[in-house]
Amino acid sequence: MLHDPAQLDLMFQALADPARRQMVDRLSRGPASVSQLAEPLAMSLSAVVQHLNVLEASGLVSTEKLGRVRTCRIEPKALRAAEHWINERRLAWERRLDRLGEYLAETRDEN
Amino acid sequence: MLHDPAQLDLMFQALADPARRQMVDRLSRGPASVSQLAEPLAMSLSAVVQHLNVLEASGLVSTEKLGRVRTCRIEPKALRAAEHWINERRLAWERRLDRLGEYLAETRDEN
DNA sequence: AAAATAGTGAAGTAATCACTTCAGTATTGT
DNA sequence: ACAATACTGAAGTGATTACTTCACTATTTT
Repeated sequence: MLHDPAQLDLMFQALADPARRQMVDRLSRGPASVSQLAEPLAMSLSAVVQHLNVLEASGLVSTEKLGRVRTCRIEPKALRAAEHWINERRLAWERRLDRLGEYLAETRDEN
Repeated sequence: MLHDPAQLDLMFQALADPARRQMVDRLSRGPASVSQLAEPLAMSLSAVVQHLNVLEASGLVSTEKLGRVRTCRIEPKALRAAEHWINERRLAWERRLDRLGEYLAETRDEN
């Protein structure tokens, strides 16, 4: 469910915005309320809530409301899925380079 | 130069589009010309060139023109920078959880 | 030399984005 | 009960995005 392309799409889209990455960064140091997330950002609370909704829809962040405060936390599984996508492509490339290197070494021996 | 926030911004922005991720995926299997990149995509060549320019500006892809064909390849260093950003945040979170676990284990012993 | 191939560049367009403001609803502290 | 806090939601706006088409330039191939 985490590797389905639609979810991946939402995740990368969510990470594309600097304000949202800053929020993820903040949350990586521990849970925070909406106002705490908003505090270092130069924008209205409303804007922050909108960003938060994008993050939550992407699965990167989950929230829980107790009384009047909504506590947000990072969802490491989702983070790992994005990481994994990039990693796989990079590895594919590097494996290819390795094979090419071997091939070149072999054909050099044949001279 | 790869970790500067502006470059990171361009990279995540570039990865946010499904067509561009498909192009990166294709390139992870080996270099390709613009037309080869375009082939599986349901859009005009012009659109593909525009996506390619975004990828190149982000540093994720580099290109080289020989004669009339432009050959594109993945830039694993850039890919790694994006990977790294995500990884750091996830690790920060997981380290935090570990410390919390230790703390809980300790205070349990004190009962 | 002519035709086919490979890509480029500019202009236009519809949709989406990242905000804003403002008005509203719970919840909590005094 | 009243005020302050912590959000929430809707509507609007200007900028950016992801395309399109069309006209064009180089480079090969025949």
